[in-house]
Amino acid sequence: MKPTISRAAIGRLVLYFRALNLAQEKGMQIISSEDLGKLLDITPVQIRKDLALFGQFGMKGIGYFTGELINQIGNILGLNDHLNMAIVGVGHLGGALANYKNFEALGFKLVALFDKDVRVIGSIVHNIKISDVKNLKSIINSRNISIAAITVPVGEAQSIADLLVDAGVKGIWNFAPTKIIVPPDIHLVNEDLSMGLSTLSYLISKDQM
Amino acid sequence: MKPTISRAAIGRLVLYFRALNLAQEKGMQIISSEDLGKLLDITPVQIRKDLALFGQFGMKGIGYFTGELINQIGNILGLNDHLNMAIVGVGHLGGALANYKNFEALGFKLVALFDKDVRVIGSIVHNIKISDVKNLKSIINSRNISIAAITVPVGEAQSIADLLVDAGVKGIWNFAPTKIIVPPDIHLVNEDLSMGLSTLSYLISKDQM
DNA sequence: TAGATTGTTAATCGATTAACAATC
DNA sequence: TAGATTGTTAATCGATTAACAATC
Repeated sequence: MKPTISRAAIGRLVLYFRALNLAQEKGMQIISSEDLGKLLDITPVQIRKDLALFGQFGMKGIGYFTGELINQIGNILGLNDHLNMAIVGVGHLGGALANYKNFEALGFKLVALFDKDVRVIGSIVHNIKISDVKNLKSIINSRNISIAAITVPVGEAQSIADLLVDAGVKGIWNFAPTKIIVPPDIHLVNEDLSMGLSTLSYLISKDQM
Repeated sequence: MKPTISRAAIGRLVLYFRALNLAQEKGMQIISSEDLGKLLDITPVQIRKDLALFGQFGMKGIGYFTGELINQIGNILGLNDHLNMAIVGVGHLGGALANYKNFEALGFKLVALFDKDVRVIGSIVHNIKISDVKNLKSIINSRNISIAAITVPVGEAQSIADLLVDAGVKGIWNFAPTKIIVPPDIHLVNEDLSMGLSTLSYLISKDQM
């Protein structure tokens, strides 16, 4: 019976992937869980346990071959599939995401931008022409898009999610600070920027007591 | 002996705070953990347990007085202190954060923007003039800034963090996808956008197996 | 009073850490 | 072989869920 994988563990795999790429660029062909842990402030046991959830990737007494482990983690995370993504809502946040370099480094490919505002439809952001949200379904299909980020105001988030689901996306990355409902076979990740900021506020105010 | 509070619990308090404000706007003066849970897809027990970490805020047999609970959670999270914040690095992401409306709704006040690029220093974003990062320390002090967001490239994040710590900020909100090191009395929250996206990728690729 | 709902104690579940055998 | 390091089993820790007494 295979153990269920927590989102926390998946999040750490992303950290490993990034650190391993840096290590490889520096010429490290072999890396131990000890070394990797030092780069990330994560215990070596935690790292080995996380990897063990998916298989045996290391050499006892030696460590991990950097390039091979990068490839393995890339496979686990699906990064080697180079999924196509879209952004719906090209306001400040959507525009910033469109220009975010780090996604490309992970293998994602931004291939569509949508908005409903006629003043921005047709303009080019990061080499991509902004499309009318009315054409969402046909473009999601023709460009084979499996992931969409929602960066529209709270009031519009659910209806955009419905459109995306109907168009056939597999995963929704929701930046609107509101609960959205999707069918059980559609994956949803909520990115709530207010949480991190409020956590800081809490920690600071606690100090002063 | 008071129990230690997890970041997950703090994150949920933010959700409660937001949902309660919406409920209040709709005229609900009293709300039960059952009702609140339905709004957020969180079990009523989880909600009561989270609140119980900080005190007794409800009325048995009745529920919670919406306005009072908003105030109590605001106090716990320090939102009622209306902390001043700064953003260092006014690129795409920093600029988007500067324009992000939801922070104000939580009580935070953006009072400074910093960059090192002479081409943007002096220009106005969201009514705030961008300052030279060279003047960071004096401005952090004069404007009583306790929280700073780091939205600079990976290679500059640590040196900016050092500057901020030296200037006396209490909390750092790091968007650069790299480990930064701060003294133990400075609070650090890492906001790693790649994690959410990679989690979606993982979930989708897992389906296809 | 009866019904509703909180707050708390106990039970369960899941994730992290410790210990160590396997082996390069 | 001796030293190093992985992968796994057992122990611990923490968070969530269940059960229920308290009380409005």
